[in-house]
Parts: sequence; C-alpha cells; structure tokens
Amino acid sequence: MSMTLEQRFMARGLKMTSPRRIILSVLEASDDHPDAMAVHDRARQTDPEIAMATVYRTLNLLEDLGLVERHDFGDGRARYEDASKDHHDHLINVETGDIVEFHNPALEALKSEIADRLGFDLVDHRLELYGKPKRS
Amino acid sequence: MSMTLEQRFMARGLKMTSPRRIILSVLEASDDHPDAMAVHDRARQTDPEIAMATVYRTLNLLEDLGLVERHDFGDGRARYEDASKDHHDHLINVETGDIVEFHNPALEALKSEIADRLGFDLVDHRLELYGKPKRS
DNA sequence: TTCCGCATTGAAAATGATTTGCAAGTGCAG
DNA sequence: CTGCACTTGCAAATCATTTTCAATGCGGAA
Repeated sequence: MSMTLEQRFMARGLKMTSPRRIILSVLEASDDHPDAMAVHDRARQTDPEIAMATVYRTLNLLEDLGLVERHDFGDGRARYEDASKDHHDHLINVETGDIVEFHNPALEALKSEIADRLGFDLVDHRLELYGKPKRS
Repeated sequence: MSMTLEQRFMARGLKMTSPRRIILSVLEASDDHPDAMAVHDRARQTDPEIAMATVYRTLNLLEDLGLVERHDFGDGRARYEDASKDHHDHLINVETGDIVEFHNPALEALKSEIADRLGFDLVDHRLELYGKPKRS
C-alpha cells in the first residue's frame, strides 16, 4: 500500500502539526532502525526547535497506532521503523552492531504452531539472532 | 551435573561472601524469572542489610560468568534465571504476564540454519512469543 | 592463628533513557 | 475568524541500573 506515513496518520483522524510532519517524514525516509536520539537529530536538520519530548511522544503515539514498530536489540534504547514494511526478523552482527533483516516462512509457521500447541493464540513475537560473520 | 550455584561460583575462583551466598541461594531456589528487585526482596528475607547495588553487582557478575541468564521481556527491567537449566525459550501470556517455558528442537535447528545461510555463526539468540490463551 | 592487602559492601549520588507537569502556542471545527 | 482542546518546548521527575567512595571483611601469607 502506497500511502505515506503522513496519510496513514491523518486517516486516523489525528491532528497534523509541523513537528509531527517532520518526524513522520524522517521515519519514512529511514532505511535503518534509528533510536529516539537519531530521529531527533534527523528531525532537527529540518527544524532545530523540535524537542526530544515531542519525538518520544510522537513515537509512542505512532506505536500505539501501529504505524511504527518498536524494537529492542538489547542495547538499552528502543529503535523504531516504519511498520508498513513487510514483517521480518533481525540478525544482529555482534562484531559491528549492524542489523540484517530476514524473513523465513518456515520459522513463522513454527512459531504459530508452538504457541498453538501450548494453548495460545500468537499475538506477537520477537526473535533476534546474534551472529558472528563466518571467517571463510 | 548437580553442583550448586555456590559451588559453580567458587569453582571460578571468586571470593565467596555472605551477601553473595544469599543471592546465589535465592536464585537457586527460584523457579520463576525474578527481576533485580524480586531478588533483592527475597535476599532480604534472609539478611535485611543486603543492598540493591550488591544485588545488581552480583547478578552482573553471574551473567558474565555464564551462571545466570538475563532476559528482557519488554517490560523495562531485566529478569534472571539460573543458567544451569536446559535451554528453553519463553512464551509470555499477554493477559496475565505469566511465562511458559518451552523447547523445540526444530526451532533451534532453524535458527542456526538461518544464521548460517546469512553467512553468520549463531552466537546467541532471543525468542519470545506473546500469546493469548485460547478461548475454547 | 593473626595480620594485611585488596576485593567487596552499603549508602547515596550519578546515569541514561524515557515520561510528565505546566504554561504558552496552534490546528481546525463551527 | 474564533475558541479551545490538543500540542509543544522546557525543565523537572521517573525508573532501572551503575558508579563513587569510605568502611568492612575475605583469605592467603607468615
């Protein structure tokens, strides 16, 4: 679906403001997984007045709306990405911190199956692999 | 292998102290996944003098030694468990916060295979399923 | 066993990420 | 255009965790 984040946001009947517009465009333009400070820095390149608190408030709002996904890669700060991208899991390169995205249907099926077998409906899941690049 | 946590700790050549002994026994006696505050509370039932800082220091030490595992279930605080138990993943009941442990060999194999295919040696991984109990 | 050095401890202050209170500012329905 | 509820920026407040520092206590040496 090719709606922009801003359009998705408006479609929920929320008030569009200048700080919000800038933060949304930052997220839309990001191909990585920025943390709140990175979003703040990028947003300030457009408008230096934007406050950190606004970034956090907007990110929380977007997460509640389901428009962005919040990830926790174990380094103590949350990272965000536009939720309209396809579902994928992450592999973190432990030597560089780089993140590789991947998707594996067999894995997805197995997750639901396991939850099912335990008597649950899977509502969410979190998988991160931590790997060291192979020598060879 | 039936060494106690305390024995494993000593085997590493570290200094055994009263606070450490108490914290180790608390972890050994726990079948759940206590956070630092829970460990502190339980330890203080034996010795009310034990400080939170000591709990954190000891938990970090134990994690570095590989004697306890630190988990992050997304609620903002770390949870710990004796690492001598067999490897397992967790399913969190989103309605109650209860944690169900499970182990699935096919899943383990798939994780390594995925990392391998991406050109990495799997050094660690984190999987949590979040589920809602089935109505039926 | 006693002594001593160095690791460990408790208490409190410091962190770092995130949230909140509040007064001032601003979209947008009417 | 106007009112006012929703937003914002700033600063202070939280929360979990870490660090500082002086006092204390293991455990090896004598």
